[in-house]
Amino acid sequence: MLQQTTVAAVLPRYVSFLDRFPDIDSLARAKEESVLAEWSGLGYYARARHLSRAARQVVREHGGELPRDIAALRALPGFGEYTAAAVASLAWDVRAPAADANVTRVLSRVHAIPGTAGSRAHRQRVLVAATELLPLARPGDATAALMDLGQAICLPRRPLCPRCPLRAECAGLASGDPERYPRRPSKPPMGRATVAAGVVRREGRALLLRRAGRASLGGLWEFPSAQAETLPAAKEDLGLLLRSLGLMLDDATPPAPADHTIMRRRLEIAVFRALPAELPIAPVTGGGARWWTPSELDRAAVSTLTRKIGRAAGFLPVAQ
DNA sequence: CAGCCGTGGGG
DNA sequence: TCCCCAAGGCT
Repeated sequence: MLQQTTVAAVLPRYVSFLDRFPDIDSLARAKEESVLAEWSGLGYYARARHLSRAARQVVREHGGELPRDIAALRALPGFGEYTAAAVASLAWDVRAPAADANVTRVLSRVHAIPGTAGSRAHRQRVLVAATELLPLARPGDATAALMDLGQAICLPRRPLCPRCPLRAECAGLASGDPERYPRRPSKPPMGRATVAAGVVRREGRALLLRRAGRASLGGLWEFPSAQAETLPAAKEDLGLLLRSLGLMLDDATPPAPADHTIMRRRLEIAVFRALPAELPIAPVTGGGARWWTPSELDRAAVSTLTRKIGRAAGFLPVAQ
């Protein structure tokens, strides 16, 4: 959960996740969709799919016990170089260097490591520095301390150097401008797009479709929707999708607006009502479509975008 | 290596 | 309002 997600965002979800899946066996037995439902709203949903697969692999290959060596951890879905080292170090007290964004920032500054964070050369120098720093006794505590130092003191901007225990030996501070370490890769500018979503209701339920497997947002339920650069284009695509479902867009009712930012795209959302094109309504069959009550949908595997659409349509309550 | 994946909080 | 950033990994 903590991959690219802050402790504050994770903490309440971590508690409820462990309440729902208290151990690896219960996680391994659960359907992937149940794990995604518990993950709903946390983002980066591939992490939940990986976690589901990883639990099953641990049961199958390691007797239900998380392995203690780096190589076996690294072989689990969702365990990259960092996470394997972090788990080995923090959980098993293995002397493995784990350089997350915080540790990378701290060590980049302490050693004034040039170059862009994430490049192979830079990453290698950070790992060497981390390895040199790890003590033989309780290396996990040192890993945790480095992370905490980066999270609380060695901030990305305006670091609290006067309060830093490493200030006397920090080359970045000595250089006069610790903030320039590490150099961050440039990011593409924010884009914009429009989403047209169709909400069709029947007997108190609404129709949602499920995306397939590994795709983006795979395994999550969504209202029928289409994304395009302009509203007319998105609306046109939505109309085609609805027609294939035996539905039609209701043009008499003005669309409800919403907005959402997903990665580097700002989305303007227009939520249309949809109606059956012929009576009786074509029963939507297959595992990819289902009619949901509001309370069912509230506990379902859906993204925040889907929740916003449901609320804009008046189908889901506007929440706490 | 580049591109992509979600979301919420903070400046 | 807008950008930055976060206990990264996969393709």
